Amino acid sequence: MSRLPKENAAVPLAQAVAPQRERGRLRVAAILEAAALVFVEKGYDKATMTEIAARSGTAIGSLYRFFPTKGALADNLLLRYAHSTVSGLAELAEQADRMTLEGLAEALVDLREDLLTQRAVVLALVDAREGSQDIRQQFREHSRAGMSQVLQKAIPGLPATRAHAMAVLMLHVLKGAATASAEDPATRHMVLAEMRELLRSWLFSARQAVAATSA
Amino acid sequence: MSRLPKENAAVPLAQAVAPQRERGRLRVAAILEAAALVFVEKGYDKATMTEIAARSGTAIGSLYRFFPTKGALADNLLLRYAHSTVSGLAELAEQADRMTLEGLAEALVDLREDLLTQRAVVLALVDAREGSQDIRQQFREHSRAGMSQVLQKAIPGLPATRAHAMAVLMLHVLKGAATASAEDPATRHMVLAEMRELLRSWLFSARQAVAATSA
Amino acid sequence: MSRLPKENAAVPLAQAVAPQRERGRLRVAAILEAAALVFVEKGYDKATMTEIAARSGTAIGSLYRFFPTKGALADNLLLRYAHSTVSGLAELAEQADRMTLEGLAEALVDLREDLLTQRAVVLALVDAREGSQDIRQQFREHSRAGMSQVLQKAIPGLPATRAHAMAVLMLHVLKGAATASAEDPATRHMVLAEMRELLRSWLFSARQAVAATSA
Amino acid sequence: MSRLPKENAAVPLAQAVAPQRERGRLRVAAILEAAALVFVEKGYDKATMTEIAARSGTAIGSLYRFFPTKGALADNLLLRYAHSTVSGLAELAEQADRMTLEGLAEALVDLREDLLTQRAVVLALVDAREGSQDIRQQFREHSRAGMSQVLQKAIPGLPATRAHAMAVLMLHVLKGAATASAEDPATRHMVLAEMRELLRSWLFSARQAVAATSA
DNA sequence: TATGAATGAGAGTTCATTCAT
DNA sequence: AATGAATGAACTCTCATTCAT
Repeated sequence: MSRLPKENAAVPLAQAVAPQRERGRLRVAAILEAAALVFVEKGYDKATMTEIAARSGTAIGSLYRFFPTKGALADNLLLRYAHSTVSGLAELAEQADRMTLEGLAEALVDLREDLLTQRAVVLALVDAREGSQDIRQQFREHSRAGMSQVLQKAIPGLPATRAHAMAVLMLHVLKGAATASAEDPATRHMVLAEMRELLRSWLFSARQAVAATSA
Repeated sequence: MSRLPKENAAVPLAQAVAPQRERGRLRVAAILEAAALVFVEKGYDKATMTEIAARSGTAIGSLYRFFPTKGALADNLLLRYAHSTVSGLAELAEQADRMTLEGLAEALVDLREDLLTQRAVVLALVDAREGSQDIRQQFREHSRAGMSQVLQKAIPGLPATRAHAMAVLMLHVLKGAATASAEDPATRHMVLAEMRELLRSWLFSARQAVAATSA
Repeated sequence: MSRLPKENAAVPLAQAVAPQRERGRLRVAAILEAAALVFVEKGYDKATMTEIAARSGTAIGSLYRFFPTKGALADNLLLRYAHSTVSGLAELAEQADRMTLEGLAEALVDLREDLLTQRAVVLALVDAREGSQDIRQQFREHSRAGMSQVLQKAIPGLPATRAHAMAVLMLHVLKGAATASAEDPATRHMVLAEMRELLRSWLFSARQAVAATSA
Repeated sequence: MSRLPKENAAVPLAQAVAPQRERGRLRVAAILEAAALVFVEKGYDKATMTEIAARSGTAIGSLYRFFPTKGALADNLLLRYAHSTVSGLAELAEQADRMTLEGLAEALVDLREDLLTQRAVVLALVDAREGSQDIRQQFREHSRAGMSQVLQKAIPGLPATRAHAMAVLMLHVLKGAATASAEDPATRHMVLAEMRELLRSWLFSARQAVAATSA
């Protein structure tokens, strides 16, 4: 039988079997951990299912029991990150109206730092062409929506369209926080400081623009 | 300002034979053009030497005569982009002290737009782990040096260390201009406008900081 | 009547490369021969591309250069058989009006015996679900059309619809000639004799029915 | 006439555990039913034990308790069919001396039609090379013996050797009745009618030959 | 006893690279 | 020098079968 990979189609989490026993749950966790490492080290295409299986102490057949394709495994990883990103943003949105813009700039950079390990795997996966395009689309949209919320809370009166454009760009800028981790510690520290400054000045400028318009 | 090597001969790693005759030069150009297209369409890993050969009307054996490995071909492409990026930045540096910061923000975004086609191939290649790490390292360093120059010219008195940190972050932000091209036209337009605003407020803030320090 | 392609070159199948050099043509011949043996011995599903490659002294990659999938290889084999079957039937149709029915019965059984080696591979392939359904469909239709021609020539006045039904059944009966080759020699000889007798009496009966109708 | 073993216990090869309790017998029946469906739909090689287990509502481990290998499951199915075929032929043999040859031709075609569902699974299994060769051998021999009986009853004086040759060929011809079911209804109807005519003329011809010899 | 998670050999297929012509 | 046929290691994925629970 020919071996072309299947498509995940509509299933949000193409998952062969949801593990029902404790043992299975541990195995899935081990697989995801190993997969994240391998995807980060090698990149999506160069990562092999064989290595992921070996590193997680799983037989290749068992790996495929839980994740029917390489793309499904990547999707799953992405989805998990998406969840924590989106809830992180939601939390931030709740507090945003009580924060200074300096505090918000700080919090945004920190948010990314918190998610750094997972972020690295996302960088390795978001641009891969395999797996479900839907998952990546969803991930992007949820992140943008969450970030828009934060911005509109932090800058009352900010028009939705501008909030959206800012969110798109903001998410891109914050990606730099993950990228920065590849730098030497001194550079990294300075870049992160610079990022806070960038965000601060940008947010202030946006607030002034809103104030000028409403006056 | 240090320069990138003009000729491949100067690059110490797996490197293409420099074609001596006109015919060879045309062939190399055709290969590079095809390779750029294929790398962009498929990504580095999924791109095949066979397809690059076919699309450039070259026999696979001839392709390997000019570029001994796939990685070397990618390196070469990266090097060419690096060259045009660096010279673009050098040009900008010359004019930077006569520009307003608004003008500079505009010019930076435009610079990236000019290089967009080539930029796309860079995006496809910089994260690929194949080929020479040195080439990527060089590419990054030269870009950063060039950008630092621009910033120090535009903001007299800007300390070198901060210029470097800003350059690192600036280059990352500008990458968003290429990424934005994947968005729908309306979003893309707004994001680019937002990017100009971001750069403007950031540059002004940096200038004020310099002024405050020197006062 | 539409014709089967005469030459493999014209075959509309997924074929990676039509070999242009003598060496390539020999290799293709070796592959087809080995493939026929393996398909016959193991059946389509159990036959492996690896074994076909090994038995034909071909590297697996080279095998795939000529036949891009296992199904394509099977299709090609089927098509070659189809060609010889159809031309065998066409020849017979030309002579059928000058033959006695006994002679025709004999000739039909012999036709199958002539094609026996190839026939065996057809038996292994026609029922396989892989490969192009179209090829098998074509093969069946062309065989039936050819056999109908023979019958209408041999029994003038035979209605087309009955000729078709007889052709379908006739082809099935003749398949027994190939199946019979698996028997021990004594049985095989008797079965083939019996087959001639069956065909003779059936053809006579059909001729009488035609005569009775036209009277 | 020799009989096929009634119980699996008598079969000397890899064989299922004979379930002792009612519950087990139901389970085995469910498995065999599901297996027949899957073998027919997918073919022997493509059928999976997992799917058979799932469709019969059996755990894969339990399936293997009753049938130790896939081949054993197939053998068992074949054996059951053999049993009903042989008893059908035995019944026919009892009545054969009181039937006209037309009636017999009709009855033979009908016999196959009656067994059609089971026949389909036989077609899927007899050519599979897995499982016990002995089982298939037995199946063939019992069928041939039964058919010989029928023919010798229907045509008194028919020599045993010719009866055997006719039986072999007859069984092959009748296989066409199952194959015909894949055709469109109109074709199928005509092919079956033709098959009756073929059998009729063949049987008559055989009877005449016997009469001529004995005279 | 019954279950289904686990196993791993092996299948089809790809493609960077080599080398005979 | 130019060509493209040849190579084979490595990859994704399947499934008959086993065995711990």
